[in-house]
Amino acid sequence: MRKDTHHHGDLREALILAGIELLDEGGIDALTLRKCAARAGVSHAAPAHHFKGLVSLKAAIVARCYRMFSSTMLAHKNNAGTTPRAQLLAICEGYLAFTRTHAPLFQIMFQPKPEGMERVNPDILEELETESTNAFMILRAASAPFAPVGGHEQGTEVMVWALVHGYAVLFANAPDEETPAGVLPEFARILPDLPLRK
Amino acid sequence: MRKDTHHHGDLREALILAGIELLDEGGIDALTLRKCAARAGVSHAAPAHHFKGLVSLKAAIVARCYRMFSSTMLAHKNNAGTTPRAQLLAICEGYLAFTRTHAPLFQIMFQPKPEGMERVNPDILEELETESTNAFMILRAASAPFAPVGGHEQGTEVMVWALVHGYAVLFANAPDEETPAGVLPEFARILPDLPLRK
DNA sequence: CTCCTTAACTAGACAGTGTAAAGTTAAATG
DNA sequence: CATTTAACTTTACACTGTCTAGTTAAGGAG
Repeated sequence: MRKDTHHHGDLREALILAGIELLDEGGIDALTLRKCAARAGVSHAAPAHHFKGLVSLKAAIVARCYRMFSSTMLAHKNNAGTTPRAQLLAICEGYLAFTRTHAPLFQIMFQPKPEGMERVNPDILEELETESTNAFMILRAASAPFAPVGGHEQGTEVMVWALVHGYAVLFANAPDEETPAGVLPEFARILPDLPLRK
Repeated sequence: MRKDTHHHGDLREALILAGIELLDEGGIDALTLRKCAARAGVSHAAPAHHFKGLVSLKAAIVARCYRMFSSTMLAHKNNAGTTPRAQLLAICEGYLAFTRTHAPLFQIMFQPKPEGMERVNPDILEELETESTNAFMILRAASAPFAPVGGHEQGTEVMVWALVHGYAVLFANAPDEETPAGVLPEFARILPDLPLRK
């Protein structure tokens, strides 16, 4: 079960963790291949043996972030009441909590894919796909008990996702109640009443 | 009224336009101080006389983008019906049209402010503030006829803004109907019914 | 044990980036 | 015309990602 490599214990994992640290500490511009390598105690060219270029490392980091993201949402869900609305709101609060706690991670997760995306290692790409889909499934499951918004089968989940994501981007990290909108309503107040399926 | 400078006609403006071109053509990574300078036919250090560093040029570009953004929204509004919901929907469609036509501009506009933001030229910062606030005011005005969502005075505008922004980021540029959500509902279907003020 | 292959890493170089300093040119001012 | 000053160029520096060529160590075959 041991994955001892030659010199470093587990460089791949160390690079991902270093990247997340750098993001959390210094924002999105602080994430650098060379700094990841340095933090892992390794030369600047070493990462090339585990990741095809910076985009691949970033993709692996983002995949890991989606796991943390899902965990946060699930933790909030498990601490909430059992009514459908309480569950849905809890997940949204988890969504917002993650943005507030890990703003740079959130930023890199939802940034439009850069250019070289087509040549990241296929397994990394697959993991990324899995983790991001999994995160969305949490929200989808919580939306399922409600009647479809606008008569569209995916209407509710799309509406909730857009709403919480927009709120997260525009307002979640705004200095307390200092936005172009003036005093900010809490998220629970702008989530519309959603009738249950009959 | 002529602003002839020594060598270049109007370098400041040329740099902003070059930046917008670069963004539109090559995405957010294509925006570079040196490339802006080259496209304006000037050495790479010339921009320093008009903008305090790259962040300042970016701020000026973003301010200009907000102007284009407002124009797009207003154009849609003027081509729409006069009912409050038609007006509001038209503005949202303008919002989404801008994202689809100028994805990189949209991206740089709503990116979290980078580090050196505190030392951009104060007039640029003020222009940015003005233009972005002005854009939001368009949405606010269109939200005014509706009863406050969640009983909160700013509830409606915050809800609409979050909804359209989230939809724009997550879905507007998705390959047609290929998203984790499955077949995508149009925006008009996920905008809730909003009762008018009485 | 020795030889060999191969994976993991290092060292160095390169083009491109933003920024800062010093030098040059041209317009404006007295 | 002489001087000042703004606009721009040149040069240099540190930092980035990537590529190439070495080096080191682990594991297997005889």
